[in-house]
Amino acid sequence: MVKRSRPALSQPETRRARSTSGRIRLEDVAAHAGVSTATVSRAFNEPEKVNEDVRERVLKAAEEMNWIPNAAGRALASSRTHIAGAIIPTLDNEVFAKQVSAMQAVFSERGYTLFLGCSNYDPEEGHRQVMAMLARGVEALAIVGENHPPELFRALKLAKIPFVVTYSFNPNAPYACVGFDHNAAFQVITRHLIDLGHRKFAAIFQPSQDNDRVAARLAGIREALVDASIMFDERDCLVGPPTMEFGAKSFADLMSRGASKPTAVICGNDTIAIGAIAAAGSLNVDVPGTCSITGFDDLMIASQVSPQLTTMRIDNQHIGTLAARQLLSVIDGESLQPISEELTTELRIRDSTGPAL
Amino acid sequence: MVKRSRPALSQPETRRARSTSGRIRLEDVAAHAGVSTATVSRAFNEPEKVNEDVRERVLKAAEEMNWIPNAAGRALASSRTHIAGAIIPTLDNEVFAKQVSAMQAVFSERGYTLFLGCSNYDPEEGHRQVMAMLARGVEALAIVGENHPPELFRALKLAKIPFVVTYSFNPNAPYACVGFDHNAAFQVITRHLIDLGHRKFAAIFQPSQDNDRVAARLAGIREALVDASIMFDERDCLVGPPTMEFGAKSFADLMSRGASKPTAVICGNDTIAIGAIAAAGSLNVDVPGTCSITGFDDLMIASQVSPQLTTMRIDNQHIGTLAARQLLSVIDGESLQPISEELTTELRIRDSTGPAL
DNA sequence: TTGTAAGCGTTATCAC
DNA sequence: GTGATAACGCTTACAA
Repeated sequence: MVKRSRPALSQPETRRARSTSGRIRLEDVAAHAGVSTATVSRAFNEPEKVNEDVRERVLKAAEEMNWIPNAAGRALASSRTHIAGAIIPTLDNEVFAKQVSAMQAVFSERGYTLFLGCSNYDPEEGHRQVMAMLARGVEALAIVGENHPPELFRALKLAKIPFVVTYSFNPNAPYACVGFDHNAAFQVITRHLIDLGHRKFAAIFQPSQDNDRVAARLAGIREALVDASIMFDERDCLVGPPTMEFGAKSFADLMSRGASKPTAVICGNDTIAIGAIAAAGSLNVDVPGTCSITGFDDLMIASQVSPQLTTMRIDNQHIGTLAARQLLSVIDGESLQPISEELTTELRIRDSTGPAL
Repeated sequence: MVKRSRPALSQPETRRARSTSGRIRLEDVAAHAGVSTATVSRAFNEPEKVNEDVRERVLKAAEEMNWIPNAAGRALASSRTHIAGAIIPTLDNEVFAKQVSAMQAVFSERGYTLFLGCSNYDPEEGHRQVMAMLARGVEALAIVGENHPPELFRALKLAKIPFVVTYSFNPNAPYACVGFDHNAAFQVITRHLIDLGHRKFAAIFQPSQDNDRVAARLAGIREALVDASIMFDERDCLVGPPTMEFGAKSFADLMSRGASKPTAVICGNDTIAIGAIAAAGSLNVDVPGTCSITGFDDLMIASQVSPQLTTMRIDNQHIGTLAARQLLSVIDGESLQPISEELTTELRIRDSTGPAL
C-alpha cells in the first residue's frame, strides 16, 4: 500500500514548505510567481480577470514547475468534476464500441473525461458500476438499455444528475432515451420476409433474459407473424450465445428438420447470422434459394460475407453523439433535462434474402 | 454553468447544518448514527477497527440516508484515487477494444475504475489525454505503442506513476512493454509465403506515420525478403486507410499490373485483407491459386470469409490482462516497477495462402 | 475502541 | 486587479 505518513499536526505558522506530498501544488506555483493562490487559480480559470503580465508570469511559473492541477482538489472546491460516465454491456462488439467512442469524442471536445463501465450483461454489475461512478462524481451518465434494477434508477434520481438510456427507445419511460424501437425494427425484417412469400420461419437468438432489447426484438417477430397468421412456436426459436459458432450450429440444426424446416431464418444479430451463412456454405444449402437469412446491426463485415447479408442498419455512432450532446446541454444549463430522441433504422436488403420457393 | 453560491464565510461555531450542498456527507451520516466522522470513515475503510454494534449502526445510517462517499474528498485526504488510465488509438477495432475490456475487468475486480482515452492515432491528442489523466490522479497508466512525444514520457516519469506500453514490445525501451514483436511477426508471415515458393510480393498497408507498430511490420517484411534476395520496392507497397474498401481497391490495382503482378499480397491487418479477398471474389481471381493473401490480427471474421484467411493470432485480451496485473502489482506495492512481458504470436495458416504457381 | 481536529489542493467570497 | 482565507468532504495522527 502506498500510504504516506502525515506530517506533524503543528505546522509552522509560515507558508507551508513545498513538496509535502512530492507533487507540485498550486500554492507552490503561486510562491514561485510571487502571487497569491487566488491569482494562479484565476490565471487558469478566468484569464480575462488577471493582468496580462501577471498571467504570463503565472503560466511561466506553472510551466517551469511542471505543475499539473489536482482534479480532486478542484472538484472539492468547485463541486464540478468534469467527468461523465457511460455504462455498456460489453466492448467486445462493434455496436457499443462505436457508441462509446462517439461519446468520448464529444465529451472530450468539451473538456469532459469519460468513465467507462462494462456490465457484461449483468444488471447487478451495472448497478455497482453506476454507484462507483456516482461516488466519483460523474456529472452525467449514459447507460445502455432499460433492463436495470430499480435501485439503479432510484440512485440516479437521488444524485440529481442528468442521464439517458441509450440504444433502447421507450416513449413511455420516465427518463430520456436515445435509441430506436427494437420491436418495430424486427417487424420490418419479418414483414420483408413475409412479403417475399415466406411462411415457415425460425429464429436464432441471444438470450432475452436481462435484455429488454432482445425481448423486444422477439416480440416484434411474433407480432408481425401473428398479423400474417403465420405459426411460430417455441421450437422455432433457438436461443444461445451471440456467437458465430452458435449461429452455425443452430442453422445446421434447423436444416436437419426435414419437411418442417424453415425457409427464412431471422437472426438476433449479424454475428449469429454470419455463423448461419457460414454453415449454409459448408452444408451446401443455397442462400437465399433454399433459405433466407437476416441479421441485425449491419456490422462492417455484413456486406463482405457471401452472400451479402440482409440486415438492419443502426447508426450507433450517432446514438453516442446524440446522447453525449443531450447530457452536455443539461450540464451546461442549456436545457433542463435530456430529451428523448428516436433514431430510424434502415433495412439493408442484400443477397441473403430472396423469394420463398 | 452549475455554480452553487457559497455560504457566508462566517459560519456558526456549531456543527454545520446538513445539506449545504444538497448531497449527503459523511458528517451527516455520523450525526445520524451518533458517532464521530472518524468512526464512520473507519466503519467503511477499516471495519475491523470498530465495534460490531457501532459499525452496524453506521452502515444502517448510511444506507438510510443513501450516502455515497465523495471520491474527491477521499482522494484529497488519502492521496489515493483508485483510478487507472488506458490510452488507445481507437475503439473502432476489435484489437484494442479487447485489450481495454480485459483491463477493465481486472481493475474493476480490484476496486479500481478505468479512465479511457482514445487518441485517434494522433500523438498530440494522446499527450493531452495523458495530461488530463495525470490531473485526475490516475495511479497507473497503460498506453498503446511507443510512438508518443517525449514530453508524454517525461510527464509520466515526473508523475512517478507506474505505466506500461502495450501492444508493442521493445526490449530496449526504458519502460515496461507488454506486447509482441511486430517485425518478427511479419517476418514469419513473409517466410511462410517464401516457403510456399512465392517470389513476387506486394503489400497493402495502413500508414506507418505516427505508428511504430506498422513501421516495424513493414520492416519485417523487407528484412525477410532481403534475406531471401527477393526484390521489393516502393511500388509494391500500397499505403492507405485500414479499411476493406482500400484493401479491395488496392488488390484490384495490383491484379491489373499484368505480367508484373504479385503472387502473394501481405496485408497490414485483417480488415484490409478481407477487403482484398472480397475484391478477388468479384474479379474472379483465384485465391490462393492465382494469388495468396495474408492478414494480421485474427479477427473473429478471419475464419468466416471465403477462403478463410491466413493470418497471425494475437491474444489482445491477454495483453490487457497482463498489463493491468503488472500495474496493480506496483500500485499494491508487490513490485517496484512493471516488468516487460513478450507475448508470442501464432501463424494461423488457413485457405488464403497456397503454393506459388 | 472512539473522538478531535488538522490537513489534502483547489476555488470563490469578500475586502482592499 | 489582487490577496487573504474559509470551505469543499474526507482520512488519519494523536489524544482520550
